[in-house]
Amino acid sequence: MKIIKVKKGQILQRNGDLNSKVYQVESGLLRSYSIDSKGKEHIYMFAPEGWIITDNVSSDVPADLFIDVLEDSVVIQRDKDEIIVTDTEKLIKRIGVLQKRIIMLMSATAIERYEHFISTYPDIVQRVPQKLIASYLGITPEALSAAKGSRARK
Amino acid sequence: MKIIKVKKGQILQRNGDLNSKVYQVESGLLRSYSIDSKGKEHIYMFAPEGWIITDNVSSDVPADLFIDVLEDSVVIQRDKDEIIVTDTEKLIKRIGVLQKRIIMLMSATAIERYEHFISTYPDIVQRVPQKLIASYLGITPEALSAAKGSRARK
DNA sequence: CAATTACATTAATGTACATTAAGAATTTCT
DNA sequence: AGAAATTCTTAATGTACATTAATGTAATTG
Repeated sequence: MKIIKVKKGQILQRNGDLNSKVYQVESGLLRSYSIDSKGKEHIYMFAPEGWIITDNVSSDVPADLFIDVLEDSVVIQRDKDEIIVTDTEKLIKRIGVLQKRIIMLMSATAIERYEHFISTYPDIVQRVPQKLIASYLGITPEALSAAKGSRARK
Repeated sequence: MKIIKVKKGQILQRNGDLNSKVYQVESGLLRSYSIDSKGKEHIYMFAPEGWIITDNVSSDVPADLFIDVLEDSVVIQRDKDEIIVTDTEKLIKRIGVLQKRIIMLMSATAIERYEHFISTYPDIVQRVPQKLIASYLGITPEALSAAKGSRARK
C-alpha cells in the first residue's frame, strides 16, 4: 500500500503491462482506456474522488487497458493480492452500471448516450474536454458536436 | 429457494417487474435481454448450465431486462436478499467479461465480434439460432450473415 | 408427413456516424 | 499578455451497418 501523488498526463499502467495494481482515487481524476488496432482510444471509465480503478483481467495476464491521469491527483496504490474485497454490494452495483452501459451501446443513438451521461455524471462533464466524453460514449468528437447542435436547435 | 422446471419460451422476468430473483441454471439454457424504444431486442447474456443469471439493478427498482428460456431447463430460483455472495472472485471475473464486451462494442467490427464470440462461447454457437447471436453482438442477422459470407470467401 | 412457422441468405436502398479537412474558439504555457 | 497548443465546430464525402423485401431452407407441430 502506497500513497502517491501523480501529475496530469502521467501514465500509471500500459496495455501489455503485468497489471497487479488497484488505484483508489483520493482526489483528482483518472481514466482507463484501450487503444484498438487502428490506434483509436476508447475510454472505459473515469475515476474521480472516491472511485477505484483497475484493469479487471486476472492479475497474471497482461493488461488490456491504459490508466492515466486527467487531473493532478492523490491515489492509494495497492497490490491486487493484498486486497480482500469485503463490500460485494459495491461490486454488484458496478456490474449494474456495466450492464446499463452495454445496453446503451447496443441500442442508443449518439444523443441518447450523451443525455444519459450528463444526467449520470454531471460533474465529469464539467471537468473533461468533450472529446473524452465522446470517446467514452463510443462516438467521435465531431459526431457529438453535431448531435449537441441538432439538440439545441429544437 | 425453489427448484423449478421451465419450458422453452417461458418468460421468468419481464422488464418493469420487481426483480427480486436470481436464477442458477442446473441444465438447459436461459437468456436475458432488453427491448429498446423501437421494440428491438438486445441480448445481454446467455446462461447455460452452471451460470447464474439475474438483473443487476438493485432489487427495489423495476427490472431493465427480460429473462426467458431458450431450452427446457432446470433452474434454482432464489430471492436476492437470501443470497450471501461468498465468491467475490467470480464477481470480479464477471466484471472482467463485461469490460471486454464494452471494449468490443466500442471498437470491433461485426466480423471481429463474431470471431471473438465463437472462440469464447463455442458451445453456445451450436445451440442457438444465428439471429440470437447477432442480437448479442449488437448487429442484425442480415449483417452477420453478410459478414460470415465475406469471411468464407477469402 | 404435409403444413405451418421460424430461420438464413441475398440484394437494393437508406442512414447514422466516421473520416477528412479547415477555420474559430478556448486553454495552456513561458 | 502573447504565442502555442489543444479543443470545438462546421461541412463535404465515405462507409459499415440498418432496413426492407423477396426467396430459399430448415425446424415444429398438428
